[in-house]
Amino acid sequence: MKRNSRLSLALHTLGHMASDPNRVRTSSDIAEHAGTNPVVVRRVLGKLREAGLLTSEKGHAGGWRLARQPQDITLADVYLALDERMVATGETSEAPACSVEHALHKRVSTVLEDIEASLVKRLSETSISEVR
Amino acid sequence: MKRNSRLSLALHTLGHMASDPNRVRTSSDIAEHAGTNPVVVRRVLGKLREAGLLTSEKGHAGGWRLARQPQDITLADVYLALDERMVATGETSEAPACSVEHALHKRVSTVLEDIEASLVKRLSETSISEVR
DNA sequence: ACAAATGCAACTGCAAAAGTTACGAGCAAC
DNA sequence: GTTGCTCGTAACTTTTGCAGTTGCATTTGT
Repeated sequence: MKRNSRLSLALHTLGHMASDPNRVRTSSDIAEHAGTNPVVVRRVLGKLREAGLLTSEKGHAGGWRLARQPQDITLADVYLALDERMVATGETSEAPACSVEHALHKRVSTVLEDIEASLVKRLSETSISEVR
Repeated sequence: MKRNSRLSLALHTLGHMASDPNRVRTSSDIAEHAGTNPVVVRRVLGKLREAGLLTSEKGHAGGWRLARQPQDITLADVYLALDERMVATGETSEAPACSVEHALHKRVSTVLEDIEASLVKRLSETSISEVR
């Protein structure tokens, strides 16, 4: 698959679900449509379930369903649910040690956090019911 | 090393160079300070040279030097020189095939391009002489 | 009971990036 | 002009993250 594959898969799947919210879909169906694998689908959609965007049911007639109305799920909800920030400050967790590095990190982090926030804001302006 | 390592290495190095522009530095010196390897340093700084931010000289007293005044080199110059966009649309190059995927990609790409542009704009407001 | 589905853990395979080694070419000092 | 230090570059190895895969327990409807 390509880069940003989890986000692509998640958005793509929810886009389809938005156009027919009552239909229950299995991981296999979704995987086949997306050209991937049921386990990968469950991993990604599992994150969305944790975030309250989807529900899943085990057993014979089980599968995945939207947990809310399509117009109440935004692209930002999906993006945040996967918590893989595109604009990330690297999150060093290493002591800067060097003063130049410290100043740099501070300055760059500020910019990146602003950018990240505006990305989320932009994504929150579109719901998954608007992307078909 | 950590993630975004090339950009970190580049900015860190240029930050130091900005505070003493006349000093010539070797790849080994830089690598030692940054906790990495001379070849990696040359690979990264080579990109900056191609972009006209640095000059290098071979031979006995050779090494790296800023090609311009520190206040004329912005964080955006460095970011763009490495052409590794943080906010990337995935650049699928695959035919979308599915209409939902197509609509999604179009919408998301627009947002990401805007965000990328505003990131560059923000980075261009700070020069490497301001980060120490 | 059985079939169909998720949940989850463990493993493999692959690709991108860092790291490493090696060697050629240029330049200064002696 | 020989020597020593530097960049430039290619080739290889190592590391790492993620998709993909397999296997099995659990749940649920028929």
